[in-house]
Amino acid sequence: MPKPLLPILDDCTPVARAVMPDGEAAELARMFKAVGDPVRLKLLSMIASDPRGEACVCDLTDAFTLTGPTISHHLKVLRDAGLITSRRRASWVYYRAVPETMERLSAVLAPLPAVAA
Amino acid sequence: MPKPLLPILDDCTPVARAVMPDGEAAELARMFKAVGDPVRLKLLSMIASDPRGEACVCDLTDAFTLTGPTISHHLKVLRDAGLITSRRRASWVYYRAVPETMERLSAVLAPLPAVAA
DNA sequence: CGCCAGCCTCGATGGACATCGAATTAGATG
DNA sequence: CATCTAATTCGATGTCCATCGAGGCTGGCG
Repeated sequence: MPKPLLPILDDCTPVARAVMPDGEAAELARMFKAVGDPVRLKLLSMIASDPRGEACVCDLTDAFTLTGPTISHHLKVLRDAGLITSRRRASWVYYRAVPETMERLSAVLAPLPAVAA
Repeated sequence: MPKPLLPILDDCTPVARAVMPDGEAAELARMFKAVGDPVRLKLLSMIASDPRGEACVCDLTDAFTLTGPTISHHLKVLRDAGLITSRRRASWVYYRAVPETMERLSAVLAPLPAVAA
């Protein structure tokens, strides 16, 4: 049994390649739902594009007209979906993106990669 | 003002590149929400991977233990999000994927494309 | 130790949504 | 035209979820 040529990631078959099994659809749908909210999408964008590689909750909260608990809730949804991780430093909590998860979602929606010879 | 080198598509800046403006976040979140449901994700997968390039509603409905109205509702959500189009032929309605929309969503979650020299 | 700031958890609430049965439209066919 | 099938629309219903205020936990600091 030869090793897969392409990526090492499991379950990143593009939707255009084959019908998605129910289990994978449920798992991926949960991740897509996490980015299917404007607040969470902007949060992810702020975290992923931060030049320091991470963003502080205090900065994130200031960018919205929402209360702390609401931002905290959205961050938890993103974290439970595996899109971000959190880390406490001193009094502040910093969030960073998980590129592997984002790339997996990206690959699912990507067009057929021309079968890479 | 030179024309953009890369894609012709608007608003496909990866989230890792810059903070997403509110308007774009709202528009993209609506599309991600459309694929943020296991039934709709599997529907999109069945449509996009169909060797004929399109799928009939009757075949789609048979693949689920859901009623016709429910499948029809989900197809409408996907269509309103610009992910699929519908076309009537004889008594049947066929759906096909819109690769441009899928690629746009894919690009948003993609890692930084190394600035393509 | 006492206090303050940052962040999270909890419970409540109002709005959004997935699902269904019934009714409706569109096209084929006798 | 009458009728049958395919698909959508409509209205109702139960559930999920975004949001908030109140309160709790954690770590710095006087």
